[in-house]
Amino acid sequence: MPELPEVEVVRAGIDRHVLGRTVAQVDVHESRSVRRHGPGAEDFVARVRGMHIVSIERRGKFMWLHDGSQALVIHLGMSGQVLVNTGRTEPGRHTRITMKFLRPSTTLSFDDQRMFGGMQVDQLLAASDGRVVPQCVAHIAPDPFEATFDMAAVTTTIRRRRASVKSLLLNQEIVSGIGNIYADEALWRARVHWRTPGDEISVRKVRELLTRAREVMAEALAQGGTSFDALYVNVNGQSGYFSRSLNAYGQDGEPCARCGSQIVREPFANRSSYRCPRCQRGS
DNA sequence: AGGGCAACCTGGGGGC
DNA sequence: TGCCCCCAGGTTGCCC
Repeated sequence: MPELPEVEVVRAGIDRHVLGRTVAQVDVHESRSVRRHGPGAEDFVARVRGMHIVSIERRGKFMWLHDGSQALVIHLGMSGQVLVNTGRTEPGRHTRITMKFLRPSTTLSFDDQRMFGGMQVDQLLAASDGRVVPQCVAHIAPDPFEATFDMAAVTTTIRRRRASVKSLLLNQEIVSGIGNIYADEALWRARVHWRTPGDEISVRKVRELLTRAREVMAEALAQGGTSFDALYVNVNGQSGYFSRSLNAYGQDGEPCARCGSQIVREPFANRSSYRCPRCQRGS
């Protein structure tokens, strides 16, 4: 469940089940899922066991459980899930890490087919915007829902760059939380061609793009996120409903909801971009 | 400095 | 049936 709305659905689910509780047991079934934890899997387990969770926070697609002095950072990558009380007696095929809480008994299961995601324990420090975040998240820019999100500064940054506006929207060091789906949806709503260089877009249009990105992610969050299959689910294993509201992403061959032209799919950085060839011209 | 691209992974689907 | 190629909601690091 990888973009901001899907990660927020998971964050809220974890919050509901483990806020204020203490980790009783941790098991790492696949050490590659903690490869970003420098000191290794044993150290990871030793640090997480006994953690008392005082908050569960998020910036962009990163989330972390906070105990007042250190953070357990979770990134879902392309295929990560956090499931609460699966009822399984044995780890599932893609279960990489499990965490147990007692009285009442609660199990968090981290499942991740492709293993681009993972966990690490990290120290907390003040990021450039003043917010206290894990060290490994310090380079990630505020997302559009944060109080420190600076629309004017982000607009200036985008308009100084020569790269395609889509790669800039996906650059988590400029604005975080936006991925391939919501970049295409924001571009469709703002009627901008994904390949337009950042420095060729007006201030007004860049601001509209960022506003649309925030808007579409808020709508998706209200629908429980976007799920195309069982890979993207909330902590109870349920899918979100926003896929039925998509206007561009994955809609190649379908009529544009605005003008009726067929949405096209175009190669972009080893993946795909979708746009309306009529509404989103330019470049 | 900034932009492009391969690498990291597994598995599902389509074509032959 | 099987195999091979393509595709997938992300991030990082290396090369130019």
